[in-house]
Amino acid sequence: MKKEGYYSSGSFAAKAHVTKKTLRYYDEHGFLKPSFVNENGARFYTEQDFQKMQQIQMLKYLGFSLEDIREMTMKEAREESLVPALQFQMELLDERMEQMKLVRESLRDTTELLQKGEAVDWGKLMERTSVSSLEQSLRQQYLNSSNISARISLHAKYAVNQQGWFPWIFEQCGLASDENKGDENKSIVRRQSGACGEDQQGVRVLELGCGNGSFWLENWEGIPKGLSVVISDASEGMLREAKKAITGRTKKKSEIHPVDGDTTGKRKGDASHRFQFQLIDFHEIPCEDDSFDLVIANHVLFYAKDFDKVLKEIRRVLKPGGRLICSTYGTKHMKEISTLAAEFDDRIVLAAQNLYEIFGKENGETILKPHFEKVEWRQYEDHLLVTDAEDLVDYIISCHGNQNRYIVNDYKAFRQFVEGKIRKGFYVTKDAGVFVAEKIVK
Amino acid sequence: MKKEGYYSSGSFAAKAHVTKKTLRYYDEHGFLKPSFVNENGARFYTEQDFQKMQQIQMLKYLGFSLEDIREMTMKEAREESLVPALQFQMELLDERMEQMKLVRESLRDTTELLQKGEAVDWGKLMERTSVSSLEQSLRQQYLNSSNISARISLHAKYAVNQQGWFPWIFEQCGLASDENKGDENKSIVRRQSGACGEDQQGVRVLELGCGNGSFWLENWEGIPKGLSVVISDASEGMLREAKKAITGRTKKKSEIHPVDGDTTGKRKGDASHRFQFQLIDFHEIPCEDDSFDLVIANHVLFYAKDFDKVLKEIRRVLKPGGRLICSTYGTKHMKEISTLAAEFDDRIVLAAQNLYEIFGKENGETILKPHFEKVEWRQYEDHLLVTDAEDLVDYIISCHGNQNRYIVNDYKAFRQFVEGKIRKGFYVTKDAGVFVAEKIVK
DNA sequence: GGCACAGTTACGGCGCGTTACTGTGC
DNA sequence: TGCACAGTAACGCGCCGTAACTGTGC
Repeated sequence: MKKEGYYSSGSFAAKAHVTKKTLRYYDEHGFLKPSFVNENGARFYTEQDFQKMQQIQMLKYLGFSLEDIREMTMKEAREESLVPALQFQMELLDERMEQMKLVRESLRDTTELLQKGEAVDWGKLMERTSVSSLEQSLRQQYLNSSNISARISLHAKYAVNQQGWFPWIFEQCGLASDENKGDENKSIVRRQSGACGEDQQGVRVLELGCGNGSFWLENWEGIPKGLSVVISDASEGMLREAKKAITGRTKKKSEIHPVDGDTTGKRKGDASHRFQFQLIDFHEIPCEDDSFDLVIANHVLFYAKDFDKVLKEIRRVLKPGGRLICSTYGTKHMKEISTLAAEFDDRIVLAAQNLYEIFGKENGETILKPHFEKVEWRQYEDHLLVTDAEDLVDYIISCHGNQNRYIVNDYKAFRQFVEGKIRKGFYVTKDAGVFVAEKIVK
Repeated sequence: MKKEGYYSSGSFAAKAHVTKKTLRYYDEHGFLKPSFVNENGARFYTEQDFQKMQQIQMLKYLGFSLEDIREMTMKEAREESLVPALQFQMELLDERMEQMKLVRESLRDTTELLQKGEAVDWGKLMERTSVSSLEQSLRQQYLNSSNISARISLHAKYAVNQQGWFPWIFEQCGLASDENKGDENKSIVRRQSGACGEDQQGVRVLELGCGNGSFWLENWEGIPKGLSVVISDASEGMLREAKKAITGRTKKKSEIHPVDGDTTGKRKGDASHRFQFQLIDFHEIPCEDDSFDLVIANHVLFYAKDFDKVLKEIRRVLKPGGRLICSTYGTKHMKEISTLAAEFDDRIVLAAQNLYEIFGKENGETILKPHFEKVEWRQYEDHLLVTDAEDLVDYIISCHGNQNRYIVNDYKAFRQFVEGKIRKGFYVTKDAGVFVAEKIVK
């Protein structure tokens, strides 16, 4: 039961201040495999394993789930890849500390009130500290930063189409102030508000599911002056992040258009406020009828629980002649990558559920047609040519599937497998685009 | 399915940002009962319920378990009773924030190292931030502060014996420097180290399970000068707290005897250090044979998993003629209170497990006899005369039993019940004391 | 007659803790 | 021979989430 230079499970457990059960659990679930297992199944650990264990403990302390941690620690071979992760964790810590400060102050006030015999408004306390959304917010941020970042970088790095996805969508919206290539269909706005030079005074846009606000940030220069935009998301955390990013940009670039920081006071109608941020579940949009020229819904409609309700709501808030621009993707999108992963181990399914089955390129028109007089699909022509295996591996690891369960056992074999496949560049289909749906009232 | 002025479960859930399932769960387990239930079982909530819900959410955010929260919110009639709990929370928050600062700094250093291409020592990082013990420590502190405090206050307020429990035990130890009433048996120390005036130079004491250190704090004035004490606990959190309290006292009273803050460097043997703090599991005491004149174990021996091991260890570290003083209690201890609670509802059992069954007044001698030549029980004569129903109720609520499950349904009825019983003062037996066990080597 | 909303089982899931029982090496 | 330490297999727990199915009232 002994092995030179190795820790037995018991001694390792003691060293790391965990129980043996924990070690077994981590082994079984692939969070931390012992470096050596003898013929009786006894586990033996090394100093390196201990380092990894410490790392896991730290990440756990920071609030990550073990599943997340597996993803984050899988490729610890190259330690410098940890730097962004750590920096991100520092940001998280900062945010939590701010939260805690708020809570602390609130608690102090509360105890004072109590001591004076006054009643406590727990609701206000909650509001002030926005406790309810904290947990979510952290999760969201993590998903956003760590997970999606790998995905976005793959696109950013290897996409062949130089225009870029968000600028292309922006073009489809017909909002660009310098755009007058004569294609009337693309310029909704001009038709609605008449010719008014470069300004688009009074044009109102609603974005559903803003995510981190990238759509606006990436098209920042092209946003026409008079535009009035309501940016929304169903997740409080996401909305906060978008708000932070966009108001940050506003302040940096100019002080001319102060951004309304109040998410509730949207009825003020102050023309100087270009952006409003609002928590909206698109099943019940809290806006007046016929109040928007354009509704943008980037990769979100597949989260609808009741399409009938959602589309009725969108149609309701659109002005006659207004349009819904909703992006999604098709069956062939990134298929090569799923295939690649499944080739390595046929149990791997990269996406838990395929969103395009709910609302995608293939069935989108059928879903939209009952609610809009005119529906049109516009394909974004692009594909990837991936040349670095590592990026591809990162991408695969960051998918929301079961892949890590099977890859974790020998990460290196998987890397080599991917490297072998990638030699002359790996072609990946992009099968995405937007539906443009118009509300025509006769 | 409607009722004026009430929220239905669905709308209430939406208002409070929880799911209906959560509401049902809270109802079933008595954390939050709806104000009204109609004949079909539909739940209806009021504004007051909402206040309580907010309170629960807040407390949950602060890290309390629902069981704890039930205890804390049961008597919300008098909100001021929350003040100590909240203050305690603030302390916890402060501590957490300090922790997080440490973690943050460590993270910063770590990233810097990484960026320089140097290796990271996760172990040191963990050590610096002592992440591993944080959660435990917090729990322990809570138990200590919120729960036991109600228990202690009942004793402190209504005990008839004026001497007090800890001073009495101290007396049994025979350590008091001004004690010379001629009872030789009580003064171990004088027999061991010979007559040496008021000092007890070289006398070494080990306390197992120091808890929050009250034993020493309450006997502060009487601690003889030359005494050398090792204060230990199996819980890191407890030990830290005791250390904090005792070093605080030392600094306040005098700077003459600096306290060793290092829990690991106990082998330094510096005579100027009266108190050493050490993490000790009494199954394996990391001390030399024959090194203590006295071992104190207040209300802890029943936590032994293996009495044989523990008692052998204690005997081993005791000098010949040295003694073990271990306190415990008997079957009749506080029995009237259990009986009272069971009278209200016969399903109530105040203590999950009765510790005196493991090691108590009745079976203690049988357990100790195989290891010590001389074993003697000394009874602490005392009882309580409780006059305020509220204190008694608080005490009962704070017990580690199933009581709250049954009391919560109508807290008021329970209070009235207790009030009725208490009219002329409620007599409560105290059946506690110490075993004095001596190691005699022939 | 439908359907929005209420209810009630019943099972799942994280991250282990906790038996209970079996096997191996000194 | 004992026993310290390894293993596995199975269940439990806190706090719900998520079906699946069944009433009720408008």
